[in-house]
Amino acid sequence: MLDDRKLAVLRAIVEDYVSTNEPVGSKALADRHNLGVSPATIRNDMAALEEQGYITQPHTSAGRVPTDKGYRLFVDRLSQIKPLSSAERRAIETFLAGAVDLDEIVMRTVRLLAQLTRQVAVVQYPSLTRSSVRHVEIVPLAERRVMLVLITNTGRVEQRVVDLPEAIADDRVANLRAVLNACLDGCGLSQVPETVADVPERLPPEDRPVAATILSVLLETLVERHEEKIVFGGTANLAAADFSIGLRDVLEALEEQVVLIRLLGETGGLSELTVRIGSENPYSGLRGTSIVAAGYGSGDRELARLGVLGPTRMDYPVTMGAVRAVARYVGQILAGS
Amino acid sequence: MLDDRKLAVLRAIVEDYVSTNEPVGSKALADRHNLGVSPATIRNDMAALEEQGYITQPHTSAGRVPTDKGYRLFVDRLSQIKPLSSAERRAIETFLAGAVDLDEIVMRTVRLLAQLTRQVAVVQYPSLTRSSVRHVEIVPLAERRVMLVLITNTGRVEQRVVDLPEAIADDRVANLRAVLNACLDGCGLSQVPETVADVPERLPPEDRPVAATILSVLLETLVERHEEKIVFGGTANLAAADFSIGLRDVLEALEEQVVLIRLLGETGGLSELTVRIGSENPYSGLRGTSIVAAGYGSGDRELARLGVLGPTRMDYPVTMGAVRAVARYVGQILAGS
DNA sequence: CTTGGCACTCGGGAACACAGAGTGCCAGAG
DNA sequence: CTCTGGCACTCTGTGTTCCCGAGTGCCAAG
Repeated sequence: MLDDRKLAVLRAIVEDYVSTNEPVGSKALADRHNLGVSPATIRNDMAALEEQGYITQPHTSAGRVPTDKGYRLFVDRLSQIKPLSSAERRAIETFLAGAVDLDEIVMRTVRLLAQLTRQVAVVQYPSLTRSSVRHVEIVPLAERRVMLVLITNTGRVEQRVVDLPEAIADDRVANLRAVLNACLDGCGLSQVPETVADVPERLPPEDRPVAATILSVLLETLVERHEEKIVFGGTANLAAADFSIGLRDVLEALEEQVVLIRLLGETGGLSELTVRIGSENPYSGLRGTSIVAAGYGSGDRELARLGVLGPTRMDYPVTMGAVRAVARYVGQILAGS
Repeated sequence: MLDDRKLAVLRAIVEDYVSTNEPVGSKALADRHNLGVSPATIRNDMAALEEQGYITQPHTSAGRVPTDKGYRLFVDRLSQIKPLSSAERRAIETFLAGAVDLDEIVMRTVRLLAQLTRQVAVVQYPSLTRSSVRHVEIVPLAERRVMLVLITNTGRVEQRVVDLPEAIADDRVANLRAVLNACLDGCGLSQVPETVADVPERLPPEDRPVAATILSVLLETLVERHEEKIVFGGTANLAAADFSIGLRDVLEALEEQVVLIRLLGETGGLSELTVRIGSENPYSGLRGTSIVAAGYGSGDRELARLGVLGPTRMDYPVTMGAVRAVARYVGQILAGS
């Protein structure tokens, strides 16, 4: 149905269109790629490709443009992920290594991705539910008020002020802290609710009401923060790539955390690339945009995802290479800290 | 030089231009505002206003448009800040009250401002240097590794992992923590460097090397984070207000922390409004945009600033009202937490 | 100082023509 | 059966021209 030459034609169309942003015609194709056949032949192939929905023409008499389906075929079968240059790799490494805490790692990752791909970068904070407890701290602030600080193995820190039902002396707080840490240390956050059930019985009865209050806030934190934190940057690149439709829609989508999270998608394997092209993605305001995403994590565990968003007309091989590389490096950095 | 009627004409021009986004002519002015004079008279006034640089015409034969200088006069002398409706006030209050920690307060403030003004909102985190220490926590992570957590009175939490030169037992950590807190509690962050100098002599000699390491990281944190954290949102509103020039430039400026901070400007008084109009602002990429900013803080101390950025052609009275109101509410919320 | 009148200017939209790129199809050659 | 050159056709985008109308500046009279 689609012989090799037709595929070569499709590849050539995608490449040319991506680099010129203009519908590509049979003559131009014959000139710029040596396909060894005449424009007329190419026209026939193009007709076939159009027939099957891989390309389309904006107006009756203009060149062809790849459809979402065409890009899909290109990504799946016609292109190879382009590795980064070693200079780029070094740049990534040194740039990320300079970060001192999680916030900064994430922020730098966003900048890096945006700069590398000249696209909008989206980075999710390491998931709480997939992290585990490194330490729980209870800090007395006032007589009946403490701050609860939760530190995860990925460096995330959540804090919450808790108003207590009664005053509590410092040594009792210390005991509570010790018990809490004994129970929770290393515990996966998703197991916290069950694990925490044991805590009260390990405490002297008089501390139980206070503990109950604190625990309920702790659990609440986990639930509320279940919604993942997500950050983006590089929107200036949107303005450059003259967006066919609704730059406004894109910006709106970016500001909706929920949409963003869905866009990054559910997990593939670790640093497995997900590519969503145009209409494949689940949000109608983003017709005309593609997402290239990957999971990142330390060890073999996927902690969260990151990716970029750009016009469907993007350089997939390069973009995919950059996203994959950054995902890996971020994983390494996280593992090392 | 500028009699009352000329000022009224200028005010009318600004108001009409803001609402229609089209150059406004003498006839339209006479129709829509009852100035009690004929178009011809208005034309004379307009000529005078143009002579003095308050308005200008895009082409020889079109209506007039206010210049930056014209807007400036309007803001300073011709307009009154428009208070929010009580419904809006309530909305602000409930929306902000729902926030559980500083991150969320800031995030919600951004959304609120963006929505209220239909402009890009910019919010600076409460300044570290102007905050004071609420608590310092040292959390043992491994034998020779601790996490240093700094909690400020504004709810900001900074954390840093510290590698120690030697192993240290938990009780020694506890002592160190106690001494540190005794010295620093309530201390303004800018005084920390001096204050901290006393710490080593209050410790047993064997703990001093460890303390030195920890203190140096603490000071380092303060310096590095001296650069303020700043957040923005509502960029979708930029696309709506069809920007005369360079939406791209604006987006770029927004992603430069340094530029943003300069834009918000130095302190006026607390919740004193600063308005920078077009060419008044210090960044050339932002010709055509104005900034309305205010300081916010709890009590009488300005902690940081927030504001919005939009086309010079914005509704200043409404925008100023919204910014001022939000700044006040944020201050209240921070004071209460 | 204000006003009506008047001539003038210029931007922007409509109508139109045209060049050029690209197509589809066909008939002939391998 | 596939490829190729030729040819007629179809558009879009661009440039040109033209004209309307909003708006101005100026002037002379009230």
